[in-house]
Amino acid sequence: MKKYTLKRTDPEHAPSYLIPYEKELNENQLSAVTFGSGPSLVIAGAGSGKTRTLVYRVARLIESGVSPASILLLTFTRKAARQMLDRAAALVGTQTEKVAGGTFHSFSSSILREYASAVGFSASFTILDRADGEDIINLIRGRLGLTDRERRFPKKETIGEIFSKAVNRAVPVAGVIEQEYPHFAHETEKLLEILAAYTEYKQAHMLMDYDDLLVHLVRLLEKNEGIREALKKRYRYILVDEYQDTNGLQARIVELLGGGAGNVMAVGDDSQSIYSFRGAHFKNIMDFPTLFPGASVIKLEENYRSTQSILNLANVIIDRAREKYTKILWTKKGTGTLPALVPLPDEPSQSRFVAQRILDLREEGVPLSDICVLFRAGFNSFDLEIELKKRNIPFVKHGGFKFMETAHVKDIVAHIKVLVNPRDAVGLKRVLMLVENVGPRTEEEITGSVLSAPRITEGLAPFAGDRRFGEGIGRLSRVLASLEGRDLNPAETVERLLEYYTPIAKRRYDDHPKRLEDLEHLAIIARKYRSVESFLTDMALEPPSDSISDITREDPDPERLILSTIHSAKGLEWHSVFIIWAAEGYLPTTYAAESADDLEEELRLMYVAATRAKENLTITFPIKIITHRGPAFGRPSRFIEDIGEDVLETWSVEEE
DNA sequence: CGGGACAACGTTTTT
DNA sequence: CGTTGTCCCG
Repeated sequence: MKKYTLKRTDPEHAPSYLIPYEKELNENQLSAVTFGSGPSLVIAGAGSGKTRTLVYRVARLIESGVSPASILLLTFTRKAARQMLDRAAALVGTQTEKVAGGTFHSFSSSILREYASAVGFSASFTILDRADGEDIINLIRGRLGLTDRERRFPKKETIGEIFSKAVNRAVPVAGVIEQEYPHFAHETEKLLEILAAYTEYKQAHMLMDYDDLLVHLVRLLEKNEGIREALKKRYRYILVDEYQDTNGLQARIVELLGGGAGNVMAVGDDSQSIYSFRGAHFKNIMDFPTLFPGASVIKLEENYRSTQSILNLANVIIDRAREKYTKILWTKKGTGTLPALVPLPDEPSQSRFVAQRILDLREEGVPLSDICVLFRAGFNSFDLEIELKKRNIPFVKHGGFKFMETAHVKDIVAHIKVLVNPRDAVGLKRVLMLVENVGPRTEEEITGSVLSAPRITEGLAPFAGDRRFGEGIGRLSRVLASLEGRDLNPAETVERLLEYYTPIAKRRYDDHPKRLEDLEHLAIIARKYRSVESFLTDMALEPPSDSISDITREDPDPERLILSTIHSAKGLEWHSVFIIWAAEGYLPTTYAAESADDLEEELRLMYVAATRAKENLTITFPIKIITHRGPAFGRPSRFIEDIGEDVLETWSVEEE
């Protein structure tokens, strides 16, 4: 092994620079970009050039002689990291490829695979998505005999939620139940029993859910000083984007890696904290200077995105927050047109209005791809989607429905999971239950046999010839044998499994042609990966966001309207933005009605939505709403009610 | 024991 | 509306 020493260069005293930083950045941005060593917090208002600042900082560090591999850029999605590094590459070249970047979860996953044995795992552990975890919880609940209907016991979804909240907020499960689920307080004992069994189950089968990735990384760093020190040396510059949406565990990871003399820069905006359901709290960002004593605070308040009219409305909205850390957005851009509030008779007319306005905007020269429709929840756009199809307006939708969660995709992926991690009992169960004449009982029997055998096919062997299952188990055994224990090529693996799966899909699904077509696309996606392990990790941590056919389409129409949940629109911007369903019960959602904190978060959601617009902002809501209980009168969202006409102009629309 | 048929339920946001 | 759970037949 070759040894060599890295030369450290102090960025403050670095040599001459090729990039004209002073020209490209304002004063505060420049001080963030050229910030020397130690901890720093950048409070960046919406549209204040936060991404630009991070991009230039990465470039500056590299230009100063910092080794790209010693920079860690933690972002909210991996796509965000990729885009920032691409932009940095345009400044300093391809060395940015060596920068470590990604989400906390993807970073944790790679470190944990590197040091798996130190946390009692094998490097090929499987990552469970939400539904997988719930399946295990259900299984355990059944085993503990907690299925009888007489006692009102929480659903598996609720149980999973309780556990996850406890982990992400670093509070005991009993506390979460007491606080938020008092009606289940009498079941606390049983829930703790399930939690213990769930934890044990995951360990025994080499499984980690999303939360475990963070928990195990924290544990690894806390308990192994050697590893912690090695990683601290490896990542000398840590940049954390969207810090307002990190939770206690993530903050702990940053603290462990960058505490002391570390160079940590956290960037975020407390007004845009919208992920409390994931354990994030906007106060985390305010606590940063406490966690990192001596941290310098840099504020970015000049907005480069929106017209002053849009910022005026945004400022009025956020001014209604009970708790806020005042930040008034301003811009040198002109006044622009007033944001509009448009009440419409009902949902179909809301859809027609939005579609019509979009066509008008396109006539005026705004490309479809620079227009976005935002909403609180995925289903809010269903009616609009029908209208858009009717009018042949092409669109993509972000957020809401995930095709990784569709049964057929999960079926194929389960087979691969089993090949990679033969102890993955969740995957195995899914695989076996697909075989004809195998039900819960038989599945358990076969799983027992497989888990105690050295190889899957050996475990299956006793059942392969069993006439009870016809050819089923035999076919499964053969396809697994042809793939087992080999260095698998992801695309080839998917294709071979697809061959095996086709008759199963035909038997189980009436709409199999569509589903099989989806799976062909999955094979195409798989081609991009060198190993099945990285394919699986990506499918779990960064599942493709569009529908499969959108991603792999030969000629993806770049001229497409964007539909998005507000959550998925974080950090993005468009020329014209529509916020639909701005009605009481929708934004804010009824679920938030109970808690003042939750209502505040809904308010911030409205703020995030409004600040996505550069030139045009149109807010709509239907007056007559059909709920499952019958028709009701929609009231405008309290967040945009009683705002002066000089800030938010009400339109009345007449339909011909 | 498996699986089809039928009923009931409840509907946010995401790594 | 589409999923999840229950019942009952083969």
